[in-house]
Amino acid sequence: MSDKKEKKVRVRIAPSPTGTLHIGTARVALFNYLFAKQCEGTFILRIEDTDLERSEECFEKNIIEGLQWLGIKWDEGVLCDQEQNHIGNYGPYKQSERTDIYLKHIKDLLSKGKAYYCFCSKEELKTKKEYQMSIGQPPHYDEKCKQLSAEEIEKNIAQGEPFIVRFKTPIKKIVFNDSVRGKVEFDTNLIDDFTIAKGSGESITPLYHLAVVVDDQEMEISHVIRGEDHISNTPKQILLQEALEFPQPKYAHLPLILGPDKSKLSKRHGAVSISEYQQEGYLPETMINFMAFLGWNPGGKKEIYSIDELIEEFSLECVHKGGAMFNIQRLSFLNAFYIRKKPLMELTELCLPYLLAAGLIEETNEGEFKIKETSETIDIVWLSKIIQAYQERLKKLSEIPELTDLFFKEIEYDKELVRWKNMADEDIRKALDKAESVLEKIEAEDFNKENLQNLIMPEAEALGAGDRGKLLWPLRAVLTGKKASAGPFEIIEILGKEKTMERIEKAKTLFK
RNA sequence: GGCGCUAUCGUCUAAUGGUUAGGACACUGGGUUUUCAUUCCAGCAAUCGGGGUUCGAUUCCCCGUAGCGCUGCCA
Repeated sequence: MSDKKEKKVRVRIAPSPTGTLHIGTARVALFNYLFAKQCEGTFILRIEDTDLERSEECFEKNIIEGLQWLGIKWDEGVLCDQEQNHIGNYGPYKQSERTDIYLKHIKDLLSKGKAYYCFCSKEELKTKKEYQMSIGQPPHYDEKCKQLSAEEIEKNIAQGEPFIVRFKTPIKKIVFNDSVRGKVEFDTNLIDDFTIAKGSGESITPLYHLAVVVDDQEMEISHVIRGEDHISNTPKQILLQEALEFPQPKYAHLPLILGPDKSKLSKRHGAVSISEYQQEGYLPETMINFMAFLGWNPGGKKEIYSIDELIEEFSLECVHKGGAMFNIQRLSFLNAFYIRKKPLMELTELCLPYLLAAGLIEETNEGEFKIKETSETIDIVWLSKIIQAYQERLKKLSEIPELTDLFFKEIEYDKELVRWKNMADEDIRKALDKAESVLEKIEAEDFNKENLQNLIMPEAEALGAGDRGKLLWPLRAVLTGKKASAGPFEIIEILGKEKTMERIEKAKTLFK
């Protein structure tokens, strides 16, 4: 860990706001964050919106909110706040607001003859490329504009010809030491004179490679930790650093998250946005724990880690080289685990929005809640009892309405649902009568789980002659209208005497 | 096509120059349970192929093979 002491660690996540926060981006952010926190370094959020065409403010917002939701906090960078658009002294942290900085370096390269204007049209380049491919050659820019005279360039620019700026790629061998992969080598004669800016007339906007290299330098980034898909971009960026006489940051390329077909996880594989998982009702701690273990493992058998424990344990040395498949079943398992561990009141609060959205309950003006169908006012303690009854069954929060709707509205069910094994109608009727008569004798205020269990169980035992299901199944079925639910005693307690009796009474009409 | 990267159960992974190659998810069977879920017990299942180095290789080296990534006036 010598390098952690030598130089202050400064790392960044640099998403482009051309889409919602992708789980892969979030994971890269997490790894950067963990690394920074562990080294007591600085974690920076920079927005790479050089592509104005595709960048949108709503995506920027989504990214920021997603990271905040996950609990990945940045020390410097872009803010959502209207008063203040960033924190830190290296700003602005949005590339679209840094054009002057890039311009200086582009001009520098141009004047030193390390870059040149190119006026080839997109169509022209495309045709040439297609031709090269068709004869089995690697596509390569023919460097046509490299020879343009100063007069020609000036004339073209004056006429408003759109142009791009190309970097004059020197032929050499680039070797860098990647913290996860070791030595990586590239021969630059396979690299085109790649583009570093585009523009027309006086306006020039930087393109990715230039912007990254300049920003990383300006922001004094010590370690570039990013996805493996950037490995082949690295030699280009090193070339640029050399041309601009910038120091080279340390590189670490993380393995990719893979879809079920082993290709890079993308939209066609299903949900990839952090916000989608948030909406589905996955907890942030689930996502953090899950993402951390995709391509990283501290060794040993412990697999449940909080973000703080991850900060303790994290090391780039333990990052894997191979890609890791996104396994929704494991995510689901972790989520169920964290839901079970969640303090009840917190979980209740988390479930509230889902109940509201499903139209089962609504908020009153006084900040209280009522059942939508009956307008009965309800309190949070009552709601928490419902949540408690389903806590261990819940895999994700969005399941809560369908699981618990029986408490908020009239239930409907098929007569056959009530039948336990091959019980005859007559026997079902007897079971319901029995349940009713037992419950009848219990005072409404004594309708609690323990009491109910103590009084009903012996009856169930007796009536079924060992098969308690003869009483318990029909009872639970008529109260819930569902094949699967929480146990009958919890249900009865939550429903209360009145509603319980009502439902049994109604059910009896089916079994005359 | 070119360049680069990678390779342990189905999946996420642990470990080691000598182990019955370990754990977790999933799956299967069973116990508890009215149902579902929880929980407990058990089971299934892996070192890509070929050469070396070595007494011994899954581990180190080379070559294949396969997969993925990149090959944009996107990032």
